[in-house]
Amino acid sequence: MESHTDISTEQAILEAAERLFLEKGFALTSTTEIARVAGCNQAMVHYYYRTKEKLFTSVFEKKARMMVANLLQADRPDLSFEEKLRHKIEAHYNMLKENPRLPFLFFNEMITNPPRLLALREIIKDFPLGIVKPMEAELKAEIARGNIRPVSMIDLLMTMLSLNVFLFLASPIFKTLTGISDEEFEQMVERRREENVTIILRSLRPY
Amino acid sequence: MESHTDISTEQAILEAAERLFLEKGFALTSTTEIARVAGCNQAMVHYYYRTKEKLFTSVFEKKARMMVANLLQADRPDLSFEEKLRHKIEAHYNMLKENPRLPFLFFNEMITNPPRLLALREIIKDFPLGIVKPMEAELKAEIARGNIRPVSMIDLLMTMLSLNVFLFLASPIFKTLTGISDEEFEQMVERRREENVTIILRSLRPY
DNA sequence: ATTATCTATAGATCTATAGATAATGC
DNA sequence: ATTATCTATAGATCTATAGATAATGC
Repeated sequence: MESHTDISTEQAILEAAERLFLEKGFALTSTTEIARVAGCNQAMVHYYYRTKEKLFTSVFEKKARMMVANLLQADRPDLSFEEKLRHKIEAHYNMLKENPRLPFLFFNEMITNPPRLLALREIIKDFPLGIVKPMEAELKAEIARGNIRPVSMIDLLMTMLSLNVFLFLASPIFKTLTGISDEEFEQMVERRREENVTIILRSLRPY
Repeated sequence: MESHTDISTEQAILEAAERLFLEKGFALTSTTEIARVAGCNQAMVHYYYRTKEKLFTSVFEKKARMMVANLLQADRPDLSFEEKLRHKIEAHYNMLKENPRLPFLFFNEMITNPPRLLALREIIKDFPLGIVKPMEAELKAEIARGNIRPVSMIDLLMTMLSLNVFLFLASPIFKTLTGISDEEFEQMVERRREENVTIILRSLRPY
């Protein structure tokens, strides 16, 4: 086969795997099914990626890096703390909107397969110093100035993650249980970006 | 075998199943493992519950009913809207604290097995009329009075669920990635109850 | 020669059941 | 007699690999 097609098959397998893993998680996706979606033989999946585990890892780590990169985005130094925070929340939310199944993949796999948590730990190792520490310093300064009520960085982060991530995690359940239409849900997704910013900024106001 | 032991085996299987399903979800729990934990033969699991699916359903629906009952708890009519809301948030949070793996079970299974969503739909069918409608009326009245900024019931509910549920869903990931100790996490769980109430009540203040 | 692809299958699950044996309640 | 328990196994996966065959690049 010409090398064009070679790359294509390898790529097709990766893309099929990404789609299926995001859809159903690791355990419920078989290499047979990945092959079927990729339009090749099941043996080819193992030829290119050796094991299902390795294939999963290449999908997973790519996504993890993308996610961390999003959170690590440098913010404009000319903005106020409040505006920086708004930008972080919105950037995070937008990333989730583009990758709505990502939270499911993370939660499903990391809860059912603890060893994979350790792999992720390696990827996000520069996260605390890259974003948490600098922001924590700014947060403390704002609190000292009386612009913000006393709150820990970890609580602020947890609040942001809760509000932003939960909607996307819950969306299949939410849609089915409420019987909401796709358009209505889309409107809700659009609305919640600003709602989450509002909630967080209001929660920080001094007493 | 005397009937005392009979009940005991049937019960032991149910308890083992509950523990394992909560821990690892449906797909990763085998009837062989359930039998091992219950201290009986694998055939016994099928003798009492016929299929793994039926066994799962009895665990799942019990939990679902418990959860719905918690949310439907009547609130004291003598309290103000704000106080009622505080009570709802805290009661929901306390239920999650007592059943920290419950969100995982729900999300994992409902996302990977959509048909099960329909079973849940039946269980929560009186939920909209039982809690959402009455509370929505009160919410609208408060907004009309100018005590609360304009916000929809669905958004308020989503905010509460996000803040309360996410912490427990994320706890295994959070613990591993931050390296936080069990005691520290326990403190965080204790702290977030009030934090969530504060965030929600502040988010409702009029402009 | 090397790389890509296919067929076929070994070996490891796992669920569900058939059929034998043991215990219990009448 | 009936109910509970066990052993053994059929049948259905599914992953990974061995070995044959076809295509490609030199």
